[in-house]
Amino acid sequence: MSQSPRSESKSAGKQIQGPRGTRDLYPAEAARRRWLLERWREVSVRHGFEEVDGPTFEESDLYAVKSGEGILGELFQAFSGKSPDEVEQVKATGRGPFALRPEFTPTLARMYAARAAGLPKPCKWFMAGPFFRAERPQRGRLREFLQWNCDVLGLDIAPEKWHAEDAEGRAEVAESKARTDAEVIACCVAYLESTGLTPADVQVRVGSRTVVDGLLDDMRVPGEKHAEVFTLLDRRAKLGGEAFAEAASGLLDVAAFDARREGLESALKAGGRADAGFDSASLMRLFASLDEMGLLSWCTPDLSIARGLAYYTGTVFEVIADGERAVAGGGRYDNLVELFGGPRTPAVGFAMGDVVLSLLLQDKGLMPSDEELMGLVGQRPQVFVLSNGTDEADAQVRRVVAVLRRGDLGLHVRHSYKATKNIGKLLKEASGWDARFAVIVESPGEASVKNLQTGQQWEGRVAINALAERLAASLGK
RNA sequence: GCGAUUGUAGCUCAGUUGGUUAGAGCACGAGAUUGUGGUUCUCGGGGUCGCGGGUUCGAAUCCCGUCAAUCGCCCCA
Repeated sequence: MSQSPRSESKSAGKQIQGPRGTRDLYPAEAARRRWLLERWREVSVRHGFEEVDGPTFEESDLYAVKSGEGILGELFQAFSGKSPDEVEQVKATGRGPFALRPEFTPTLARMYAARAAGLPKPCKWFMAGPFFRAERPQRGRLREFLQWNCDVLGLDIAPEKWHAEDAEGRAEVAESKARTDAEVIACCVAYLESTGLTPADVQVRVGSRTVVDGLLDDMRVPGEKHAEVFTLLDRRAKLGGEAFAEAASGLLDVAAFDARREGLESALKAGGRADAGFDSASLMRLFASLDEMGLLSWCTPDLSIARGLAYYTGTVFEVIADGERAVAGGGRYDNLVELFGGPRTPAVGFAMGDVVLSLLLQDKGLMPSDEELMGLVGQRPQVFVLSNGTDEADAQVRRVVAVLRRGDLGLHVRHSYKATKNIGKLLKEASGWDARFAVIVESPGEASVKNLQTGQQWEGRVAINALAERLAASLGK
């Protein structure tokens, strides 16, 4: 030991914080994450989706193919560092051969394309897991977050009809797409509803790229200007009326556009059974389907929903709540599977992130308390074992704990690590853990049992070799 | 990537124009209490004042840089 322990500990004990935009999950937060994931999973399964997952990092090219321009700049780059070529590439281009996944859809399309022939038609898949974006964190947005994805690949009609060209066949396809879109939206709404949210809290804003394209065509806006108009419409609320009108002048007759847009939106709000005078049939059918499923109160037509992703081809939707960013978003991507070398497969899906969702549930008072969460995810102890303080009973505590934990009944059992023999303190600890029962070891063969919820102690004593069974019965196992 | 605000114990925060050894509540540990619960009391552990540099006899306090968080812009899969 030289005389510089201080400088040694300076480097050795240097505290490193978690990276920007990430979260450390202590028990309460871990319980919250598990609860979210389990609820997502439960709703997905109930709606007939099968769970899948992919790697958390992919080859960068996967995202370059068709994710949209903005995405590349916000990829977390990754490389193995094992090959000199790789290192050179990173130095030269600033891009790694891999990227942490920023979204799931490309992976999904890749996975489906690889095995399309053997998969059910339609194929309903969901997943929930971590995703990464190298963005600047702010309210509702972190660099690592959880996302729930639900997708339907294919349609509910025979695959040979998916790309019919005759009028009758096209109508059949359109009907099928509307049903499938509605099915996906229904799953999303079912989750929202299960958390206690209501249509007054959140709305699914539904639009369609093809319908807006049709409307713009009808108004003789040249095709190459459509993208510009989309962006403008998307930002309309942010820009404000005047700035929007100014930006749109020369591109679009705003008054005429609004008149037709409003006409269509009110027809849709009524259940999609009217004629808008241009090709709005897909949205009409979708809203008719939503109406059939009793979801109309959750949905609002909104032709300004554009979504940033380049791969959306038709229906697009977002779940919007006041004062927060979009809670979820999705849409139809009919040519993405083909792009990854699979058969032409219409598809639709959505994703929901945990960050905005958590904020929203907290805002609305719908997020369970930490204590409730521990219970909801099964972290609440069933039994807390203590001794009556005699040496003889003390020596049995760990054995009793082991017996109760073992075997078919396998109870969740804890005991104190404190030195005290004060029964009051130990019971206090038991209730601190929110345990259901306290078992007080009285002698090597017997114990008393107290129900910590009711405060009632069982009459008489229970033989230790009968404890597991009696406790399990009381716990309803 | 840009701008604004903030950063003191595990948490929430005090800390007076720069002045001895940086405080409280909660939480944690021990006891009061060798047999019965979220109460009370006592004692205790715990802080490189985000980090680094500068000004000064002296810095938690003033200045610069940096990291992080929050809010907004850009962007939004």
